[in-house]
Amino acid sequence: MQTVLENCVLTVTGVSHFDAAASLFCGQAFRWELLPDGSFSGVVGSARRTLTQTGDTLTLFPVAENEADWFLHYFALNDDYDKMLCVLTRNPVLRRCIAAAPGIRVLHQDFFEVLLTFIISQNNNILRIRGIVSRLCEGFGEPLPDGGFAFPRPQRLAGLCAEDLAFLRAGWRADYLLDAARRVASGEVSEELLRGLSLADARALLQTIRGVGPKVADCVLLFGLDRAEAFPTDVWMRRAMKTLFPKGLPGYCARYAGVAQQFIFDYARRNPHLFT
DNA sequence: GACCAGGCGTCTT
DNA sequence: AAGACGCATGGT
Repeated sequence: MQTVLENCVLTVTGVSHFDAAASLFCGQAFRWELLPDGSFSGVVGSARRTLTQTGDTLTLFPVAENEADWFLHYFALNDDYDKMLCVLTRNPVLRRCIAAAPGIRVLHQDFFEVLLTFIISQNNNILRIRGIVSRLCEGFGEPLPDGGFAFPRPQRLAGLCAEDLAFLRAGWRADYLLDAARRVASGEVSEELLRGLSLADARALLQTIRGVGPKVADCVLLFGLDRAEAFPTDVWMRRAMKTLFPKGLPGYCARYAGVAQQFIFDYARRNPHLFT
């Protein structure tokens, strides 16, 4: 893999095990969209970026001088999927799941954004999640030069009340969003704190936030804190696990449990008839 | 209308 | 510890 940053265009060649559409739309991120020309547009950090994938080459624009490494990390391009997939495909069932949903990488997104978007995701569907997230950003995010909006900062949301969030049409989740914002704004819960804790302790701390249970906590750990060993379950996952792995995941998969989960989940979503 | 959507808090046993 | 239920909203 080779990377070049020139004229604010980051070009990465020799990329493998990465399918942009699969990774951006499989339900881990909610702010990317497909453009008519086949490229992808999404707000990451403080700017709207355009991602293009052609063959084994990715281009991303705009990228500042000091952002190149950061984006390799965001798209999980530094993670060794050769090795990870080698381990995971030792299991024949998991191998089938990976073959059915190739190219998914678990992105490394912003902690607070993941926390809020997955609170919104509870008992909800992806289309509506995207709508609520979009309104949240338009309502409280910093406007960007290109017309987009940054994801709101916790401090911006912490002082609001439920009525202020009514336009989101997020239902009962509005109260949960406010509690999450306040707890992060106050420093009671922080990325630094969570990174220093064991998986179990980090889970417990996250679950002290109202509206954060086992599922949301593990999603935050996996998608927002690089904890690949977190294993976020949900209705589809429980169904899929029961059918595919009645005795649980093989032990050697535990290290990449969260990554395995993405493949199993996508497999289950693509083959619903197998799990009804 | 009924039922569901990548749950969680609360109230029962 | 485990199960039932409601929660707000929008789509089939």
